[in-house]
Amino acid sequence: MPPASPSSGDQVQSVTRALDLLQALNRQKIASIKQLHDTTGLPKPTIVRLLKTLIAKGYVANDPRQGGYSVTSLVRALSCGFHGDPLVVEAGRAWAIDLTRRFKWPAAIAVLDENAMTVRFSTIPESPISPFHGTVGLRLSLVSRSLGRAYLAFCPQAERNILLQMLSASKDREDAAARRPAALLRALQAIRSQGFAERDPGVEPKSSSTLGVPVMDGDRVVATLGLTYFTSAMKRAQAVDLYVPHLRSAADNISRSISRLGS
Amino acid sequence: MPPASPSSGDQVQSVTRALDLLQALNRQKIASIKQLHDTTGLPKPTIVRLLKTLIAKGYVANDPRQGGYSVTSLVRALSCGFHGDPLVVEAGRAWAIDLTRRFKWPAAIAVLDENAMTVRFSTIPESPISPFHGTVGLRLSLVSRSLGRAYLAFCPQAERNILLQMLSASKDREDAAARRPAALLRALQAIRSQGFAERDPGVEPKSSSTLGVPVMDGDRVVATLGLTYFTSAMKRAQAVDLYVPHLRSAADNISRSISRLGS
DNA sequence: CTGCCTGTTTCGCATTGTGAAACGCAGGCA
DNA sequence: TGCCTGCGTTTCACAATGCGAAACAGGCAG
Repeated sequence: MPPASPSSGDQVQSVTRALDLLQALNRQKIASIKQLHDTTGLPKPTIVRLLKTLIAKGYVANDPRQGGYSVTSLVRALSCGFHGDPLVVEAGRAWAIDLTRRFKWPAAIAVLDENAMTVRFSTIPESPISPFHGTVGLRLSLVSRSLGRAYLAFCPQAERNILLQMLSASKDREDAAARRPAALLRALQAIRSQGFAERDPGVEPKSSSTLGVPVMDGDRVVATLGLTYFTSAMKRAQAVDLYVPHLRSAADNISRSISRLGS
Repeated sequence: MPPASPSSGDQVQSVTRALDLLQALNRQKIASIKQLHDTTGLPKPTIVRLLKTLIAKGYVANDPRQGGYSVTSLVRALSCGFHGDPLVVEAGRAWAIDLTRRFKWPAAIAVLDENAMTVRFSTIPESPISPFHGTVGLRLSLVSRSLGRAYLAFCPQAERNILLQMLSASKDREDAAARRPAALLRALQAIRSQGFAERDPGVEPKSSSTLGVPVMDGDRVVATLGLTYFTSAMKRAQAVDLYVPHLRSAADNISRSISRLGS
């Protein structure tokens, strides 16, 4: 009787394992029992039992023509109870517009969607052609883009671990940095201490740069807010000094307007 | 020592319960322990233990300012391993175009997303103004629209139950029919036996109508394919006789092109 | 202060989940 | 053809694991 693993207060073992299985299934899009056994380390009979449960609930299917098991679309349905989202976007819209009015740069608000940040609203100043990929719906890498890194830096550790694990299996070139966790974690630590994110130095083009800050609901990141500026128009240090405080206060305002106990 | 509930082969109790909890949390966007106790019937200490586990894994948060617990955005990440989706849409695109070429009516392919069918591709014949809400991204009610009903009718029962449970909590007027399960289930049974779906008779406007068929991957629905016609241009019976066979064969072709063990 | 209601902790019990081992089956190889 | 290897499945005896009644704690209202 080991005194339980160091940090396992009183959780339910089988549930933890079932969730691990789901995660594993999610990374490998389709997996056999053997593969699951190898990646999770769980004994095969246990895996079978857990899978049976997940299948009975409809979250996993014994995918066609005996290829193996995989996550079903029903798992998607599980996320529709996550709210805050509409509220955040609504409030974010107003403050993004405000930032753009004041500084004449594009601003955007993005939320986590599956394994990337999705832009839910973005502004483009009347000015020239936009350096900002301003399309709503655009998916930004969690590891390389400012809006993604701000999220990763400020989300709870358990979540970060899971996301990184998923991303390291991704083929997306932009997410490749997730495979060098040490460097990435150091970068995230820096972001955390300075309070805002910039894109991964490796990403092109460098003619523009985005500053990203987290939008918190209580102690939880629910979105990230960003402001993009031309690097030719302004030096980095100057931009940071000038814009970051305003970004922070905008993010705070958004937080305030979505807090449930208003007043 | 009850001989276990009638149909529980060998599943893991705690996992089942944990998933029930997630579902409950998903319906009520935010819930206290008491509420969860009332809706799920689980004893409070059990709920606490399960919640602790879910929280440790990051799927649930003790939402801010002590309002209660709720599902986090991380649950969204869990669905990104569900594939088939890109393949289906790709293949669906080709066959939707084909249908439109032949019959000069709009066609569409949709997949489940959270609690509605989302149109992933749709065609609009050059002809007049389209009766079809052809926007990609449009979300169609699972209970009232043809593309939704086709999905509900052919998905596994466990999944149907969960979806209906979620929908009956929805405020969307179109989903209200989910609150009369008896009538709805009868309608779904009919859809199942005839092999295609039509919209809920109550939905306006009636100037056009869509025929929807399921796209299967093995024994699992992965999408639905629809063809919309003007009711003024063609009688229902005639349209059914003429179009349904072609819809079916298009759906079969899509199925074939996504089956993993090609030849 | 008192009563009520909700969340948390405790703790002995047996139900529940566990996993080594044995089995069955299919496909590969000689 | 028969042997073998590798994967999925089933079995079963054991005890660890999860269970939940009951007791406890804290907040809020009257």
